Parts: sequence; C-alpha cells; structure tokens
Amino acid sequence: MPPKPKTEAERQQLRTLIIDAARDLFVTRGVEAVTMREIAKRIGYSATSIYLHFADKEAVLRAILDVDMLALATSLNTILQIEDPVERMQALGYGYADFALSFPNHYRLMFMAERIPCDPEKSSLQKNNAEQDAYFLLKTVVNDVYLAGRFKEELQDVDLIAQVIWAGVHGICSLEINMANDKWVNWTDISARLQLMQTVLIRGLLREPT
Amino acid sequence: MPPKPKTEAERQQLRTLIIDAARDLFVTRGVEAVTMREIAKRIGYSATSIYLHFADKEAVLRAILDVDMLALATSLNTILQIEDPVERMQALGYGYADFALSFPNHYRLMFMAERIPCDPEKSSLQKNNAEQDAYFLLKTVVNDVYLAGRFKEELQDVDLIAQVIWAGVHGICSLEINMANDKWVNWTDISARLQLMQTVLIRGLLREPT
DNA sequence: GTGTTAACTTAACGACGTTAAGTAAATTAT
DNA sequence: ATAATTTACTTAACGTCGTTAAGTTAACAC
Repeated sequence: MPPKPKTEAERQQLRTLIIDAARDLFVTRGVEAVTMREIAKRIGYSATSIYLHFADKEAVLRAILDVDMLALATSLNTILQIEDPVERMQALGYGYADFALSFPNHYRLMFMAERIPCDPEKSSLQKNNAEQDAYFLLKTVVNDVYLAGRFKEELQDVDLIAQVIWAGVHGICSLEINMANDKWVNWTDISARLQLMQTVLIRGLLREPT
Repeated sequence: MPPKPKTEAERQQLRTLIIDAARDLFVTRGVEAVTMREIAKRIGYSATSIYLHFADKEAVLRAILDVDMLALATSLNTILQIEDPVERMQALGYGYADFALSFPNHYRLMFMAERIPCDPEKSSLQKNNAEQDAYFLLKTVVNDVYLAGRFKEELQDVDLIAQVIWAGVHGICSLEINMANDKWVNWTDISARLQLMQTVLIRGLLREPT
C-alpha cells in the first residue's frame, strides 16, 4: 500500500536497507545464488521495488563493494599509529589478511569474484584518501618505508613495491579461501603460510641490516 | 535422427566434443554466461543431449578442469630438463604465470572461481604424479632445492615453502586477471611485478650467497 | 515381424532478472 | 472542495536459463 512521498533521507534509508539485506545474502551464499526476489522478501518489499533504487543486480553489488571498501580502509587506518615504518607495513599486511580470512565471502566479493572494474568516477569513495582508499593507505605506508631508506637501493618504484606486497598477501588469502578444502594439496597451517610470506617479503625487499 | 547404438569409443568421442566446445565458450565468455543450449548448438545437438553424457553443467565444468589440470602439469613438465634446481624453480614460476596470463579464463576456472573442492577419489588424474599433478611437480622442484641445501636453514617444511611460492605467483596472476582493468589502482607493468615477486621469493627463501 | 533398446528430439517446468502495466495514497491545481 | 497529477509501490508478464518428461525413430534381438 503506497504511502506518501519520501524525503531524501527516507530514500537513502531504504537504499541502505537493500544494501544490507543483499550483502548479508551475497556474503553467506554467493552473488549468483541470491535472487532479487529473495533480497526483496528480506526487507518486506516486492522484487521490483529494488529497481526503483538500483538500476540492476550489479548496481546493488557495486554499492555494497563501495561501502565495504570504505569499511576495510577505515579498519586498517588504526595501524597508522604504529611508529616504526617497517612494523607498520607488516601490521598492515596482517590487518589485511585478518579482514580477508575473517570475512572470506566479503573478501571474495571484493577481490576474487569476476569483477566489475570499479571506476573512480562512479564511486562515492575518495581516491587517494587514506581513510577511504585501502590501496592508497598501503602506498602511503610503503612510501614511508621508502623515505626511511629501508628498501633495497634498486627498488625505486613505490607502486611496484606496494603491488608486489599486496599480491603476496592476497595470494595467501585467496588460495586459503578458495582451495583450503581441496584434498589434493597437503595444506600447511594458514598462519605459518602468512607469516612466512611476510618474512619473505620483508627479507626480499628491505636492505640487509633488518 | 537417432542412429544405431554407439561403441564406447564413439561415446567417449562425443564426450570430448562436448568438453571442447564447452571449454571454448567458457574460456572466452565465462562459465555463467554460456548456456547449455549454446554448447549443444556448437556441436549440432540439442541441449538435452548433453545430459546423456554429463549429469549437469557443473559436471561438464569438472571434466574440463580435469583435462586442463593435466595439460598444465604436462606443459610444466618440460622445465624438469633444466639442471640447476634454483633455475628450475624460477622457470616453474614463470611457466605457471605464463599459463595463467595466456589463458586467464582457464586460470580463473581452475584457481579463482568459487570451487567445487576437487576430490582425489573422483578425479581421473593421479595425485603425486609429476606428469599429472602440478602441485606435486612444484613440490618436487622445491624439494630438489631443499636437498641441494639452498634454502635458509630454518626452512624445513617443503610443503610450506611450496605453498608460499605458489601463493606469491598466484597473487600476482590473480590480481592481474581480476583487477588489471580497475582504474582505481595505478598498475605497474605486469612483467615487472612478476619479476620482482620472483626475486623477492628467491631472496627471501634462499641462503645468502645467491 | 514384432518387441526392445539406444540415441536422440521437442515440450514443458519452475525460477531467474527485468519491464510493463496497474493501483492507491498524498500532493497540487483549480 | 474536488479533480488532476505524482509518488511509491504492487501484480503480471516476458524471455531465458538449467533441467526433466515425454515422445520419436533407427538398429538390433528373437
């Protein structure tokens, strides 16, 4: 039964309601497995109502990713309090992995599922803002280590270093999330794997006197 | 129009025909985007005929992965000719990455997509056979480096070492496959990233006198 | 020559994402 | 005050999907 016109705040509230319901379902059962009808049922509306607020299913997903990227960046921001730049860089890796392994379906949505490239133009997040952009945070932290002269001298590209560190930690996390149940491989303890990766990254990137 | 009973060989031939058609479509357009009707059309049968040879769409996918895992392992086997164990280990990493980046949709299917855990019991492939099991090949190659006494002395678990190397290379490949189109990140050259990862792995894992 | 069986086909089902068409309350215009 | 419009929804419906059920027809068995 259609009531009165809604204020902008009310519309935003409903948007958030949809996003939260959809995320809850996406995260526990996977994006493909969840239907629009299901999301709608959760919040007590008909399926077609979602289309009044989002263009399509993909737009809902995109909105979720936006919100969650912000959550990731925000949660990682606490590590900025650590003073030593190398320690800080390590802590960032552990914080990132902790997020990935604590919320694997979240992480899958964000970094492992076939992705809609996220366009800075269309995102509500601010790029190059450490509080909203986890990659920028990583780059900042890596840059501090660089400025402290701790990297091997031939390493001059902060983006390159940041991306290799990201890849290392992402590799550990994504293999764990996707393949841990695979009997084919004799998996070692995940924390041992993560720790060795961090050690290898540090030893491979920093100058000798650790 | 339905002809005579088929020999086992003929049935196997048709199975292969389906697998090849399905792979071709899956790899270029993604699993979800390809329909059973489409696969069938490719080989000149009706969609329902596929169900005479495979239980469902997932079974087709599983069969493809089985064949392709074998193909990957076989293609990587050539690096066994390299004599120096460390060089061999590096070459394996490059070979693996070359496969991943040359056939990204293949790779996505095999190591990135939400996976049906593949059960050694049900697979036609032999586990612990270097010609059929890429992980075993990696482990063998890593073990040779271990036996040559080239790893740092505290590294005593060959599975752990192998899994960290895999994670490193997989991290580079999977980020490239999934995120390279993402404008958010200022991506550096993929070959530079791969090379630095390999260097970092070597430097982080091997004893000092490289 | 009349079943029986194997290898197919077409029809059909229920569910999906999405669009079109309808409905009723609140607002605005007269 | 009431008629017209707009807003926020709903139900119906479309085309497509994976899959199942129900034919159909050629080859074989007796």
